[in-house]
Amino acid sequence: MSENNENRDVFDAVADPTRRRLIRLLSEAEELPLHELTPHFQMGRTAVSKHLTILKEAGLVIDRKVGRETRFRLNATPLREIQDWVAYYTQFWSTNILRLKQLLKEEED
Amino acid sequence: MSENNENRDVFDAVADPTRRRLIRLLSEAEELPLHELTPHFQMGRTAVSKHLTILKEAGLVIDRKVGRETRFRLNATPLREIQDWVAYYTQFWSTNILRLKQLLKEEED
DNA sequence: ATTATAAGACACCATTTGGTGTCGTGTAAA
DNA sequence: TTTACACGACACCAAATGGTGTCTTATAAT
Repeated sequence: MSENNENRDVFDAVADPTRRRLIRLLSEAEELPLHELTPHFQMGRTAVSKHLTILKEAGLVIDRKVGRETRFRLNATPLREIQDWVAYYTQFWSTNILRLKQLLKEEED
Repeated sequence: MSENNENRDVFDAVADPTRRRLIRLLSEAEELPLHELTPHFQMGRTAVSKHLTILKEAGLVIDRKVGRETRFRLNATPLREIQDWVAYYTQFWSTNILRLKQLLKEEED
């Protein structure tokens, strides 16, 4: 028991704008407790907590208990999967095609 | 009327694994009609069509009618938003921190 | 002219999602 | 030692999601 449900898809975790804002907030501070994150949003504490749980399941957030509060910290490394994924498609961007055309042109000279 | 619903969040469009597979398939071919995409999946034609509609709403796919078939083509440019977003967080990756430490060490010498 | 194919448009359904409120418990403060 | 706070754990709910099947129309093939 006491297993971490780390089976959440990173793409899925990041799809929600609230969760992206949470990631941003956590990137700007070392560590933040739930009650300091909550007032940044219009929703209640429970909802924010749920979003943090999803981020935890994706490995994007680590939490530790300090006294009566739970402090959350960003772990950005799983985002590498997204970067790797998107990197493949940069070859299909028009700007890159333009850059490629330039390279080919330079090669002609 | 006849407006394109291009108001779909790219992160949301890309969150679904089926849609990511569609993007991949379309990246490997110039242009594909629905009935050639469908057999790659276990679901029915209607479901695949719906996923393509969502990709269209996100601007990731362009379709044109040729005879009785609708051919789909990838437009990767909206993925730039994702790359820009993820690029910001690369600074928080441990590997990058290691690289930074190396740079600082080199500066000491 | 008839038949088969491609796909849009619906109606429909189960499950997931994203929010709410409340209760109970551990910890800190008065 | 009493009171206030932080938060997890539920139970609950409306709306969105991801699939299905059927009907219709336009086009292609026989």
